[in-house]
Amino acid sequence: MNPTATRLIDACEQLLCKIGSIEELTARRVAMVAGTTPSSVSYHFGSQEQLVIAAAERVYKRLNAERLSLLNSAAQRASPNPPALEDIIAALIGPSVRWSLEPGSKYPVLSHFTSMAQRSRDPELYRSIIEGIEHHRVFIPYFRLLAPWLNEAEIGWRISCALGIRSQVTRSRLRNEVLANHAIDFSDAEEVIAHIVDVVAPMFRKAS
Amino acid sequence: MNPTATRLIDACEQLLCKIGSIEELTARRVAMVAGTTPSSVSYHFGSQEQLVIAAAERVYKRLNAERLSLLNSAAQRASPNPPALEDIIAALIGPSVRWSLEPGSKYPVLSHFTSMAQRSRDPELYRSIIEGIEHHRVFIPYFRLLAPWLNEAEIGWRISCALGIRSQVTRSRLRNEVLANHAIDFSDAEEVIAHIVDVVAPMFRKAS
DNA sequence: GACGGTAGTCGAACGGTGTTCGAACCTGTG
DNA sequence: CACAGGTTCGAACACCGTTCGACTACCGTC
Repeated sequence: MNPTATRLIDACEQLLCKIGSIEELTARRVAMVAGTTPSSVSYHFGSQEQLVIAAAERVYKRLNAERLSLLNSAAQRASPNPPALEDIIAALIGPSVRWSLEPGSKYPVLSHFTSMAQRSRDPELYRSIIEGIEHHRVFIPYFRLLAPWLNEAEIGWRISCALGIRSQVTRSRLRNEVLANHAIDFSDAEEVIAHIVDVVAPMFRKAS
Repeated sequence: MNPTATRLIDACEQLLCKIGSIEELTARRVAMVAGTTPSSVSYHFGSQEQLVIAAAERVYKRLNAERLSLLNSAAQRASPNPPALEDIIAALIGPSVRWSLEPGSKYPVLSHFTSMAQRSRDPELYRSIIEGIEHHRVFIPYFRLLAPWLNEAEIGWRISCALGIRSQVTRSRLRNEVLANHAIDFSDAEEVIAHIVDVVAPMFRKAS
């Protein structure tokens, strides 16, 4: 990859972590940090939006790698039995929660990215990322082992729900705190993960 | 309220429903539709952002009214017993889901609003709406009647989770469809609501 | 070794944005 | 009538993302 393009992605990632609002990310600032000019953003990526997508893609890969590593180590720990339901859920939503609270992490790249995706003029740009990068489907067989009475679609739907809860936590912390009466410490990643596991696990248990 | 201000809110609401992306909402377009000039936006509301907040506030009130009405009629139907768990959940998340799929509804105002809130420069502007307008707390006593083994914070946390799932449905339909193997018809409001009730209800049932 | 094409870089310019500001206006009150 | 206040408007400002043409550096080919 062209060194200037790489430097632009680096600068974009760095800037996305520092700023409070995506509005503060401008092509001129990114170019300045990367030591080049705003026109090179359009030249290398087509648009500023696609530069952010490229930056987010890189971060997504690391996040998914962490998810897979957690899943695999849980599987190895439990072998030859299937991994515990709680561990699978924690592998699925844990990294996002942990990253979103870790001060130096690259999570802001992802949260700014998703908020940009929502207001995009052409959602087609994001199709590949949504369908490809977030390959949550890896989790489906593990869940099926523990809940064989659910078909693949029902498992997928529950994974979607778990991710929705995860998003709610990483996105609207204030509302969560108010609703939970400030009885949950939403700055403690492990506590939050445990609470999510608490509500998600029953979705995969047999109705009594 | 000043007639020009009212016309601006009307125009803003109307425009938010028509456009595909919030980027297409400009002070000049709003002013044009309202038959005035862009500077009156700043004059009456302080900023374009606050105009959108005012428009969203009006729509939120209607949505919450519908929620309450559903809740009350469920309570009346079941009286003197407490309303069914499924009905409470449907009253909580049903209106959002239904509005988000209804063609002529005002739901786009809310979805554009939340996507704007996430990228805002100063989140303080939204504090009052998040804490006040969405008074989901009304639902807490009803849930407590059916799940007395959960304390108020645990109920609130589960309400948050239900809302997170709701958001996931109204926001990222494509991802849901892919994950659910296209086996769920996400354009059928009643089907979607039933599926949400399916996964949320177990959160309020006693662990077996 | 000279040459032509190509990729990369840059600065200027364009059309657009939200907001500010001062001048005009209109209305109701003393 | 005079004056004060709230309201409206258009011009101007600073900034935005993107486009475009000129200039440079390189690299394979005659």
